[in-house]
Amino acid sequence: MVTERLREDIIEGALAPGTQLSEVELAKSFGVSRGPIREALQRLIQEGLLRGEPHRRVSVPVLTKEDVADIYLARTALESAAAQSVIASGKSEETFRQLDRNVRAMDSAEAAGDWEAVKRHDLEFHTVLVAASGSRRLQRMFSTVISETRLCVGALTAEEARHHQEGESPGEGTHRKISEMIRDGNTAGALEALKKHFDDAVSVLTSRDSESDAEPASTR
Amino acid sequence: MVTERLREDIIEGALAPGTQLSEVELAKSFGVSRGPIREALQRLIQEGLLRGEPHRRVSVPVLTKEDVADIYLARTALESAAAQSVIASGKSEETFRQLDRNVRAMDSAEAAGDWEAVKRHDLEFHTVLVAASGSRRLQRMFSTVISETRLCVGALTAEEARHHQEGESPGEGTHRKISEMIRDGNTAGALEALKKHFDDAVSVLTSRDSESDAEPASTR
DNA sequence: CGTCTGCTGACTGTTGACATTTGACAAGTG
DNA sequence: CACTTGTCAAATGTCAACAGTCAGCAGACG
Repeated sequence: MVTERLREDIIEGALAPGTQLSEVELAKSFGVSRGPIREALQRLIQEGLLRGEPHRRVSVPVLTKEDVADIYLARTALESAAAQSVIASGKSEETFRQLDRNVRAMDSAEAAGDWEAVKRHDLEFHTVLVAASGSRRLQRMFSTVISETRLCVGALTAEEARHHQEGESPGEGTHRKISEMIRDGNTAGALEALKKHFDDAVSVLTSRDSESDAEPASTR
Repeated sequence: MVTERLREDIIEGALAPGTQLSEVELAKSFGVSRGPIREALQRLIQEGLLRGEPHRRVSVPVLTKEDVADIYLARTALESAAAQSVIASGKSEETFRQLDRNVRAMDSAEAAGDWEAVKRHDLEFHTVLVAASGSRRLQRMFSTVISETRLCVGALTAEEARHHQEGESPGEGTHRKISEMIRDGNTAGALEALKKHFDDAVSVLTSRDSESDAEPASTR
């Protein structure tokens, strides 16, 4: 449970990238001993949400543009495989219904200007897609990489989010296209739509000036 | 370092699938305290090499046929993405040279009947492919799934390995075909060859009678 | 003045011991 | 005889304390 709270703190942006974490400090703030803290840190390091070297304090990673591109490369690999698997195993219809629910939710949230809800249903869409594959390993790998994604988009401003969603309102959104391709069993089309979707996301995320491989911010 | 040794013990098959591990026992056998043991177990659990539930002893997983299929589905996803990335970034030639070195090594090892070496170079081939992608996340995910693969093939007998390699000697091996497709920049062909390669592997591994979802063996 | 050496402080890695929970065995009961 | 219940050993989760290591700094030396 301490792992969960720490993970949320990192993802939500409560801990700025570059921050260095001390085990004793965390232990005090969580009211537990260093043992559970160490376990939580280990897990988060293996999930890629923290970086740690021996005898050095763990730190929240600062994601370079290369990292963002790499994260989305990994997501392309995972979600493409999931889409193929879903279509191949004939679960297109069922999956489409779940996917479409999130597409609609995203549309209405967007109309209402609730960008938090848009992000939430965006994540949910992709999670549903991978879960529909039924592959435990795909899901396991996805859960770690989606955490890193949240680390990227967590800092997105409403303006940037709006820019990303542009042209998605009428019925031409890439999410909608992906779900329809899956419904129709069009594997090649789904893969192409996924790749385009992620390429767009990468260009939005890497277009801003920050996020370069600048030196980490100072601590305390 | 204790993680490494434990990992090897599991992969090499020194610890039979279904075996339940006690922290105190491991601590005694490794000559360290329970702290490092717990950390090692946590890592291996997250790598999928061990299963653990709260307040329950961790155990070496017994892989069902579904697990084997799932592992290879994950590998297909990862290595397909790696191959695409390698071709797209124009590193086909360079990668081919590294790949071909392992193909030749496999051929000669096969001729010599050294199945251990065949397995080693097989693993090395796929590791090189993923490493050539330059994607840290692809490599990270691959390293965990390749461990599970070693867990599968670790128990392979020479006879079964030979059967798997059948028809690979003259120059028609699927490894060779994959590497050549990459050299030629034939993305679709490489993906197809990879898929066929893994499908073959799955049918070999799931054809034997054991490996079903039988109840775990007794402990101690 | 620049560089190197030795020290201080803090933090991590590890240890042994304590509290809590689980699974099983045995006794009791309808 | 089957089922429930009480008890107990063993294993896990947690804690506070000890030893080893690294970053930073003051001072000495060329």
